[in-house]
Amino acid sequence: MSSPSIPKGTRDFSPLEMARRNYIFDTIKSIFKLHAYQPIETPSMENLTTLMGKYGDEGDKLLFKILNSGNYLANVDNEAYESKDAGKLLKNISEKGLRYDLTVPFARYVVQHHNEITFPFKRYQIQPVWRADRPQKGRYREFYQCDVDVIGSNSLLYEAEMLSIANEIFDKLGIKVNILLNNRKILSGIAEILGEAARITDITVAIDKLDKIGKEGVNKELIEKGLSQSTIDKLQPILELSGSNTEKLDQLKKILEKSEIGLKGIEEIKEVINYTRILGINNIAVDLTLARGLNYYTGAIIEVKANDVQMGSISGGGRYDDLTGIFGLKNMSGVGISFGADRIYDVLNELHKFPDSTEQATKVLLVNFGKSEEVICLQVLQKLHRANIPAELYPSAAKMKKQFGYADDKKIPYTLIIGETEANSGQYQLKNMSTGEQEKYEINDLIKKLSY
RNA sequence: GUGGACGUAGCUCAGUUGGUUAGAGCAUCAGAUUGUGGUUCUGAGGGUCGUGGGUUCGAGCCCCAUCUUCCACCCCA
Repeated sequence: MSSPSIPKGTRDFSPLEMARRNYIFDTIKSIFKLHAYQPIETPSMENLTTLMGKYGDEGDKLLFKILNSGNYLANVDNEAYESKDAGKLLKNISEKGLRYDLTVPFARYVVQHHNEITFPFKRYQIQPVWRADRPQKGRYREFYQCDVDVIGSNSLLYEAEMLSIANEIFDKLGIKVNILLNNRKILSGIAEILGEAARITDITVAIDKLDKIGKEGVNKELIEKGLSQSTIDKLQPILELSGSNTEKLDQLKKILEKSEIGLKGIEEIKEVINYTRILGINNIAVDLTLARGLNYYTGAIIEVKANDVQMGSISGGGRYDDLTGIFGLKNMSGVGISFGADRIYDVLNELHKFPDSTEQATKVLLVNFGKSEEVICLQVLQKLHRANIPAELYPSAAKMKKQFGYADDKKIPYTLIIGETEANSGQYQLKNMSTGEQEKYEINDLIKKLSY
């Protein structure tokens, strides 16, 4: 056997990485809680019938499927097996899959438990998801999503709340972001005005790439998709919109004046912006090309990008009017946003924005001088623990150089020196490891000193 | 899923047209220092060169396969 390894696109997390990840999760959670969202969890695996067909054909391919237990070949269809038809064979050999995101399992949860739920239901969920994608930087096969959604209300106040949550989280983490906002109804309106309402997906996928491939690139792609030149000509004024949020929307309003749904979208987005203005959020940019792949969005579309780092979106979400409809529960409108913890980690790492305190596990290290001093040290240690101070005793009477080195490596801010003289006098020496200063403390003063 | 690049010590990398025993810096450990650390000096350990085959008298270097990581597309957090 060669050295052991882990599957492609998965990772181990060291103590330092865990400390940093927990800092991100704790920050996100604290804001979710402030806005009165409650946690739920769902299983890692779901029935394939729950997952399949919710993410498009591409998404189905990216689902990790789980082989049935026992002799999974016992019930295979001979014809499908002989013809190597993976699609048909799949139904026989696999009925479970790993969850691909948290939104679809949430929809399933709401349908299954709707009799016990009080609506509007505000929930958050922080769990890993799995995608059989080809890994790249910032792109993993197992990664965590932090979802916050509210379901059972179509109030635009909740769109504003999602934007506010995003704003607060990234503000607290110290990441400068641009929050992009669009509305699916506007995209529908655009397709309608172009006379190609049925091809909304092709059109939005193409214009979504505007900032990446430019106007010419978008037009080229639309031609390849089979749209006529006259249709593309009609689209140009929309690609060229510029100015402030309200200026863009006013221009667009004229273009879309014959599209009822388009005007509804503009009205919605204006109201949401109005709410965020009251909340004092000023980094929201209306981006009329923002589409995002997920076809279940019906209203607001939200995406967050970090300003100072080259990285895909670190957060995204939107309004979906009929997510639970697929599972038989109609008229359940929801809005939510998802935070990509792994990408946020990469951004913070690149910007060196992790606070030093996240690395600190131990507040004080008791220096070990030998068997007789250990007795006092253990008693002091216990008192510190009871006072809720993370403390540890060095395991052997090694040289002080070595013990101090250990404290330095673990970023322990204080060491406590209890040798023979300190033990006899009851005056322990507390050394500040960054300044090198030492002061004598009696046990109760020591606890007070280390308590904050 | 399609196309491409990389892989040498824990980390970052040298390694000539294929030629004896594969190197450096950082890190680790030990000593200089038996109650005071991050500096300095000295020394030590650590690699079947990602893995498996092939070509050759001889492979870290050439060929094939495979795995990983990275890049572009696709899609997305």
